[in-house]
Parts: sequence; structure tokens; C-alpha cells
Amino acid sequence: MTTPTLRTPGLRDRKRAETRARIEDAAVSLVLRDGLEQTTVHAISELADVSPRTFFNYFDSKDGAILGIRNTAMVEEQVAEFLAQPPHRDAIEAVVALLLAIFDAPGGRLTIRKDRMELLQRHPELMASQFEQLTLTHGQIAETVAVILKRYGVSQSADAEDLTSIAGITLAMCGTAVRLAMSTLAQDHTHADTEQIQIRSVALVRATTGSIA
Amino acid sequence: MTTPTLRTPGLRDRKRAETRARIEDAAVSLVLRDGLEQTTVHAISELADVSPRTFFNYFDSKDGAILGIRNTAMVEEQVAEFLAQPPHRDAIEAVVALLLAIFDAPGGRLTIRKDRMELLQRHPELMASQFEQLTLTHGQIAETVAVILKRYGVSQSADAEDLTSIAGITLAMCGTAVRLAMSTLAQDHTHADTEQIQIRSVALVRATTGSIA
DNA sequence: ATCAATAATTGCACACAGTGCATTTTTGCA
DNA sequence: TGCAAAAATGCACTGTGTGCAATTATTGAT
Repeated sequence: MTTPTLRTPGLRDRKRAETRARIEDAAVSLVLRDGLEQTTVHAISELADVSPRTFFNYFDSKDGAILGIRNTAMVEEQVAEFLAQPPHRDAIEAVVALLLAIFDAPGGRLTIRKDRMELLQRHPELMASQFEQLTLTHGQIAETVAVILKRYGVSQSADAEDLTSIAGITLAMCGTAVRLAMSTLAQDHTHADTEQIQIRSVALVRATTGSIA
Repeated sequence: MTTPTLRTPGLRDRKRAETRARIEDAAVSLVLRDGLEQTTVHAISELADVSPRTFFNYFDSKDGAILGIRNTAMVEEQVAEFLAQPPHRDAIEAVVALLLAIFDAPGGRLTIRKDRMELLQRHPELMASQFEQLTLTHGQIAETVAVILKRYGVSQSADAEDLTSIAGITLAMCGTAVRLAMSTLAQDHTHADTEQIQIRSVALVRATTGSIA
């Protein structure tokens, strides 16, 4: 009988995850210290103790490492996990919760998440990359949003195409709300835990729909 | 008395605008023909009959030329022009109109606009650049949206910070709606003039707010 | 412990984007 | 025509990102 290799990820995968985290940490701390342009892939690799070539085996781009961009498979996993969770009060809360689940670093390392908020404020150019991640995995996420909308019984009359569009717009709205909520809550140097972000995001979305309706 | 050099743009500026347009056209047609990755700045410059170095005197990036990204001053101009226009029915229509005014190519060249819609569908990565343009000029645009929201009397109770957030979310919502409207209307190979896009965008926003409210 | 298969790491060469700087050409105007 | 400003260009350089082949580490089985 072998050791339970199926339960634990195995040495190989553990090392891989560790290396990945080391690169992310190096990237974040260097950009935080020296700025975005000043930080090179070479420097990140050196600090993370890997070769520059290995860096690109783990991430598609410099920004990818800085933001800890996850690939399609990882998002898929998190979406599935989310859908298994207990239901929320309404569609808005559910979509916001979904986004927070996706953006949150696995393992829930609070420090790096807070640092990344800081980075996004100091270097707004990074938001384009974050947005790109969203467009790449947009299919999955928007689809999930559509499922959520259906689940909460909104827009029964809409046809399929409209539902897709509505899901996309809802996603954009909630995504922006989350980003803004993170931004303002990061400025106040309160703890800014996930729950607070959630509450503020939902409030912002409601305020918006209430205002322009 | 000199010739009215203040009224007409003058030969120099006319030539500059023409060169700019030539580069944009070259970029769009090459990407349309060969794809995004296959099209190099070198090739674009050659077709536009300028040196690669000159290319970067006109645009900050390859994507900039492909999308015809305008700089802050140009956006400022278009925003001012928009604000002088007659009022719209409500805030949503006004914001959508603002976005269309900004995205529309000056001179209203229908062909290149249609081509760009095609490009955005074929190469979704480009949306990140479009988004980046939006974040760079985001200050101005979001501010204008805030003005619009005030003008149409929404959210009287909101404090300044909330108004900014609400404006940002409204902008994201309308921007996505416009993008989706362009996308679907480009698929149907109808004419897809600006008015149709306007109508469809507004309808999508209303459907969304109505659904999740 | 040993060994073969497999996966990860690395080095190297390369293509391309983008920038700074000095030089040449073009344009506007007197 | 001739002069000053603006535009175009050539050149050298940094940095990102990729393909490929060689090297090293990990795994599972004997």
C-alpha cells in the first residue's frame, strides 16, 4: 500500500505551487518598492530564485505575475466551488460574491491581496491586464452570471441573447463596484476584509441602479 | 492682414491628420488581413509609407494605431462639444451618447469604424487596450458622467465620493452595453448606424437595471 | 538502491515593441 | 530666397516574450 498520493497534491505539485507563490511575492514586493516600469522580469526572477525563462513557464506576462492571474482551469475550479455554496439573498449579492471568490488569492493570503490593491491604485495601467484576464475567462464568468440571474428568477421574459448581454452588463457593473470598493476601503487603512468589501460593493450597485433607473 | 490661419487648420496640420489616418488605415487593413500577432509595426509603417520611428511619433503603441486611440486633449475636445449639445431624454441616453461621441472616429468614416468592430470581435485582446484608453482618460469621462448624473437630477442624496463611484459604475455599465450593442449589430450585417447602436445600447441598460433591481 | 519515463528548469538565440538622441528633411513665413 | 520651427528619420539600445534543445529533478516500479 502506497501513501495517499491521491489526497495530498504530491511533492511535485507542492513545489510548483510554492515556486508560483514565490514569484508572485517577488513581483509584488519589487513593484511596490521600485515601481512598475522599474521592475524587470530579470529582477523578479532573481529574487524568486528562478531563471527568467522559468518565470515565463509560470506566467504569460510580467503583469500576470504581479496580479497573480489565474488560468482558465483555475477559474473553472473556483466557479464550481462557488456554485456549490449556499444561496445568497439576491442576484447582486451572488454576483459580487462570485467575483470576490475569483479574485481572492487561493490560500487566502491577506497580505498579498492588500498589496495588490495598493498596486492597482498606484499603477492604474495594471487594470488593463486585470481586465484582459476577465475577457479571457469572460466566457465562463459571464455564463455563470447568467446562471445566477436565472436562479434568482430575474428577466424571465428575456430571450437567450438578451440574457447573455444582461449578464455581461451585470458583470461589468459588479466588477467595477468591487474594484471601487476595494479602492476606497484600501485608502482607509482599516482591515478591509472580504465581508466589508462585499457589503460596500453591493451598496454601490444598489445605489447606482436606484439612481439611474 | 494674413490669411485666416486660425480658422483653417493649415497645411501642416492637414498633412499630419492625413498621415495619422493613413497609419490607422494601414493598421486596420493589415490586422484584418493577417491577424493581430502577424502584423508588425514595421509592416504597418511600410504600407503607410512612413518610417517605424515616425509610427511611434503618432501612436504610443501598435494597438493605439489599430484602435485609433485618441489622446487626452482630443477626448477633452469631444467632451466639450458633447456638453454643448441639446439635452437628452434621461441620464442613460446621455451617457450612451457621450460614449458614442468619444468612440466615433472624427470625420465619421463609417468603413473604418465597422472594420474596428470586426477586429474587436476577432481579437478580444484588443479590448484591454480599449479599456486602457478608458482608464487613462477615465478621469475626464467619469467626471463628465458625474456632471450628467447631476444634470438629470439623479442621486441628490449622494455625497461626493458616492457620486464618483456611481458615475464610474454607470460608465462601466453603459460602456459594456455599447460594446455589446456594436458587437451584435455588427454580426447582423445590417448597416449598424450610430442611431441603431444608441437605441440598442439604451435598451440593454434598461433591461439590466430592470432585471436586477 | 537502481533505473527508465516523465516533467521541470535552464541557456541560448531570436523577433518584436518601444524609447532617447542626434541628424536630416520639410514646412511656414518673412 | 532664406531662416526658424516642426516633422521625419536612422541608429543604438532596453526589455518582453517565445521556440528549441540540453540538462536536471521527480516519480513510480522493479
